[in-house]
Amino acid sequence: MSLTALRYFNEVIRAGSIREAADRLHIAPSALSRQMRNLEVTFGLPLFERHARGVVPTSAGELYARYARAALLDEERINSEIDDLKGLRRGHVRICSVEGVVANGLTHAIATFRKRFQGVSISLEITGTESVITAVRDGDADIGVAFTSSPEADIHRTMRLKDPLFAIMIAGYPAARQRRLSLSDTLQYPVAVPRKHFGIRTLLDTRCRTAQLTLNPTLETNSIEALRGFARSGCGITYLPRLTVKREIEAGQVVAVPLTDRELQQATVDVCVLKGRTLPMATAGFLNHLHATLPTLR
DNA sequence: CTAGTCAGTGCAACACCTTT
DNA sequence: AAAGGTGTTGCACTGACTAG
Repeated sequence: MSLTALRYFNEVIRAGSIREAADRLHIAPSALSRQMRNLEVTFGLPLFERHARGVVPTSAGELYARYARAALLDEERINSEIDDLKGLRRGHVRICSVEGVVANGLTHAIATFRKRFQGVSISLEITGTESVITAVRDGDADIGVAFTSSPEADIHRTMRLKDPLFAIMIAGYPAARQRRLSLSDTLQYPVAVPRKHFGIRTLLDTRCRTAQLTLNPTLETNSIEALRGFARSGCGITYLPRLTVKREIEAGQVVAVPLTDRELQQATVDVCVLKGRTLPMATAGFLNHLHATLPTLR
């Protein structure tokens, strides 16, 4: 089984369409179709169900997809280790993270790591918690940094840091006089929240359900920066971990009032990788660095 | 070096299905 | 019914490899 066939197969699974996968691979659909047919002949059973709007993996296809992903990740690791043997100290680390951890956490970790290992390049993708987990699972990211992620069978949490949610607002805001606030208290004011599929939003929604509260946000956004801006401008209250607004607090632009709701106090920042995967040296090195750096930034 | 073989690919055309 | 999107098939081409 050639690595090319594995790559092709992997791309078809990801695209859910032979034509779309062929586009991404810059080959003709006919070539890809034949490669997939050859794989099926080799295995002696179909790997896809063909439909008018694409292909869906059969159970054999899903099984093979797991193998293909693992094999391709292994290939990457081996390439990286060979680079190390050559003494090149090269490598590439792909990180997928929630936005809140980036400004005051990840960028510092990346900068200090790059000072020591200049041959290692890093790519950073910003998205919501659910997409972070998906990226790690699909092999699109080596390391995921999520906010209060749910346990997943194929995801290994390498570090979990407590990072409670606070009510964030300007110092002169009426609610800022309180030493502590419940979520219910804050809902008397205009609030800004992240969109669904963000870890913070999931926590807020869960708390609203258990406390039978109704969330009517003034602003709903997929940008943590927009939430910070909402609080900074005195428009109302938003909910973020302290680390996310560390600089604004230190500059006196906003205050962080502790929230009394237990669910919101138990929020965490999670660093995760694909379970059972042997990480390339550059990735393992950055992961260790991240474990050492993140807790010191709080 | 040459000729043959083979795997992989692209183009054009086709059938099938969904959407308008 | 027409248009558009899908996967598949036949044919031809290319490049790598091998035997003579």
